[in-house]
Amino acid sequence: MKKLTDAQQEAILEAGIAAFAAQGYHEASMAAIAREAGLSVGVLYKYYENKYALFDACLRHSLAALEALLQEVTAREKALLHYAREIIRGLQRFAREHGDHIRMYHRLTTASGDHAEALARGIEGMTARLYTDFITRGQQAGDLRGDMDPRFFAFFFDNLLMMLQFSYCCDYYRARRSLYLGEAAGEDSVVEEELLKFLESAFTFEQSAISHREREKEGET
Amino acid sequence: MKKLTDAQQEAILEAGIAAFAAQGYHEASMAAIAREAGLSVGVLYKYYENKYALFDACLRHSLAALEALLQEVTAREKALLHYAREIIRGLQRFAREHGDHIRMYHRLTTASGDHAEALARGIEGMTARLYTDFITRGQQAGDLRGDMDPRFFAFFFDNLLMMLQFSYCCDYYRARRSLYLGEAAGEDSVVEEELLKFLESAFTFEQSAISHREREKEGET
Amino acid sequence: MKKLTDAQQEAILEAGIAAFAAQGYHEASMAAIAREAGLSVGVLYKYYENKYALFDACLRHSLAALEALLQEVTAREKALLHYAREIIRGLQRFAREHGDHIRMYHRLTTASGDHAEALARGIEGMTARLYTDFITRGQQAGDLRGDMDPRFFAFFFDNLLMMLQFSYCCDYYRARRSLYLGEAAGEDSVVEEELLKFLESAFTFEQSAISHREREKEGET
Amino acid sequence: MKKLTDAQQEAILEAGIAAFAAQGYHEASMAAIAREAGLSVGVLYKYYENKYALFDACLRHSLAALEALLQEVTAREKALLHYAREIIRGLQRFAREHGDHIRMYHRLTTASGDHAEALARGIEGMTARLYTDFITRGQQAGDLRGDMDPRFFAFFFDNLLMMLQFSYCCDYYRARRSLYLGEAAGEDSVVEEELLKFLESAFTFEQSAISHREREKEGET
DNA sequence: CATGAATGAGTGTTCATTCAT
DNA sequence: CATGAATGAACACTCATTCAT
Repeated sequence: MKKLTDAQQEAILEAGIAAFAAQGYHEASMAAIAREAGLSVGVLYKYYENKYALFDACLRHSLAALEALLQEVTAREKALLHYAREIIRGLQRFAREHGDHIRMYHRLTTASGDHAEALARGIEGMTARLYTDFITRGQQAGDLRGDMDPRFFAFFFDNLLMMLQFSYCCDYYRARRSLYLGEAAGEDSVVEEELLKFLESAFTFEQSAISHREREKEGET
Repeated sequence: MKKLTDAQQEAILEAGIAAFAAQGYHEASMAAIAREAGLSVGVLYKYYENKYALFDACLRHSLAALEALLQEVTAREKALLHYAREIIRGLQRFAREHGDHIRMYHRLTTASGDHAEALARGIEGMTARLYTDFITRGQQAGDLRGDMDPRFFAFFFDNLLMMLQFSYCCDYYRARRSLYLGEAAGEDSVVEEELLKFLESAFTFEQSAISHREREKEGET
Repeated sequence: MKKLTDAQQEAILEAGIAAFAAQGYHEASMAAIAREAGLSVGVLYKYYENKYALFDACLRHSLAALEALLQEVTAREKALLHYAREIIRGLQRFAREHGDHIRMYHRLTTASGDHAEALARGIEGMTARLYTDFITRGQQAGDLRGDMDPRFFAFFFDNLLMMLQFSYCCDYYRARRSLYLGEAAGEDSVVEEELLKFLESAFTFEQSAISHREREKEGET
Repeated sequence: MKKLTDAQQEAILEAGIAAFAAQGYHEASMAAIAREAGLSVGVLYKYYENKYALFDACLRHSLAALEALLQEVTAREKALLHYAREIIRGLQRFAREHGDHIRMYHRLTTASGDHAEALARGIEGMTARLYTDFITRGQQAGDLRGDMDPRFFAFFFDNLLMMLQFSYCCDYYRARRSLYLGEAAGEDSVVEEELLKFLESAFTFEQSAISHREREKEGET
């Protein structure tokens, strides 16, 4: 018997991603993953030391595609709205095509300890830098309001995007979204439009005298 | 052997919440929960028919406190910024005091199927109505921009608040937050300030002529 | 609170007999017996050291009635057929009225070791002596064939009677009886008649002139 | 770790039969069965879905041998006494060699509900037909008395044989037998002889005019 | 003295991991 | 080198027994 073909290796990873996404780490069964991949359990242990090593490999496998998408958009777009729109669309497409991957990322957010930090760094380090830099440049160019901390706004931006993706792929978030949006929840373009509206004004707000004064009063509370 | 005191019953629920939060439903062990609560396994089954019934009770127990908090703020505050500020502060405090509860909610977001829908409805139905109504009233009073769908903005608002809470309690989100915010991540008041800045402009933006035109061009793409 | 009344003590024993009969020793639950008797578990342990002691008491309680019945018939009847008929009728009635008791005896037959021997001695010692003596007397009087060992015939006699009782009370034996007898299984008097026929003269009865003629008539039916 | 050999599979079944026979279904432990068979618990669940499936397999396994024995004798012997003698001997041998099987059958007789009926049908359906047909043929050939219902006599015949087997294998019945038979209990050939005597012509072998007359009087009671 | 809640050992069952083929 | 059967630790859950009230 020969070495596993690339297709078979891919099959293991996709079967793993699907299983980890659907059942979670503990409840996913090595036997089921092997069966789904059309292989035996033994071979999983030939390629991966244990269940966790397979999980890790599934994650890395998945991240590659996502990084490519984001890097590409970042390199291409310069204006915030165009950028945001492209990111939103890209993630919407990714979520539709690779729901299992998003669901697996979501499972990862339940990690804890040092492990969680390593995962976060691996998965979000890139986007954190990407978004923060993008916003900083926008501020320097005078396109974005200057009174905001770019790191915070990058954070809020990513928060909204993560929730968006989850709301496409994870049953809980999907239900939550329907709860908020009703039948409007189904239309990608409407979501895109409203989110852009929300982001645009958040990012480019010109403080009016009135709200400024109000805010100062607030601070005293 | 006397009947369980209220404190012991509370201990079971808190031990359960801690366990479900830390290990997730399946990996949490009834024996460990009993041990943590300083009781025997048997007593868990006297009070709860099975593991799921205990889980359910933990969730309901937790939701009560959270609902009280949100209802109270909603009844008290009328102006968006005051409201948002109080909600943020309330959730920050809740998260600091009841991290396990937030972590448990977070675990729940991995539910799937009909179960997920029921959970979402139970947990978020209230906030969805609360926030949407609040925003609608703000629009009618002319305090908030009228060109937004209140449901979407309530959704984005809650998205930001959920992520905020997770970023206080869940290791992964905490790490992710540090990644974005650096040392600024630690200061509750800074987070509050920046988030309010983000929200205020998002909610009350007066479209500039330029960005308006740009948006129309975007729409054609 | 006062001592248990006689009625309550009886209730415990009858509840125990019903439970042990229906579920067997291990599967019968002390809690269920207590509930059935309208008492608490604790009181069971006040009166009986442990589950087995209760079981033992149930058995002794039950045996008393059965012994009375058999002793009475033995004292009353002298002729084998009259005797057998009365025993059969008595046991049929006992089985109808105290099914639980018969079922409990039946459970006892699964005992093993020294325990089994003690039980058998306690339950069947009396009948063994009764039947053997009766048959011996019958032989001495010349009413019964002399070429048989009275002990064996008493044994076979009791075997048939035990099976008869089980076939009234135990589901398995009841089903088995229907399997053999079809709708005829239901009629007590038919069973009585056929069993007496069998006992009086088994398979190869030496036909008297009369019975021979009877047989020919039978054959035509 | 190779596949279980036939010997190991047999070992599981025999260990199961021994355990179910000795402790009963509920009290028998899967772990103990596995240990007795020299295997792990897991393998039991590879071969049998659950405890009941193993029990069922044990029963079927056991029934096969018994059926073979009875069918063979039935095909071979034509005269009742030869037939009965061979059946008795066959069952004596079977009981000596496979005591656990007999003990397991005996446990089955404690089943209740629909389950009991299914079991009885499965275990005794064959013998019921075998014996009834045999007796019917004997009657038609004029070898057996015609005034008896073949179903009843088959039933009584089987009752005696069941009790015989139990008296070889089940402690309770063994003790009971000693109680009746004393030291004569040990001799298979004596038992065989006496049982045949009983069967061939029971209590009142030579029907006296008196007993005949008595019976007629009895009928009036 | 009766109560019934608490205890915790023991059971059936699952599944990651190993290893003979 | 792939296979998949065997392993056995771990878990949810039950119930005889105890003991504070």
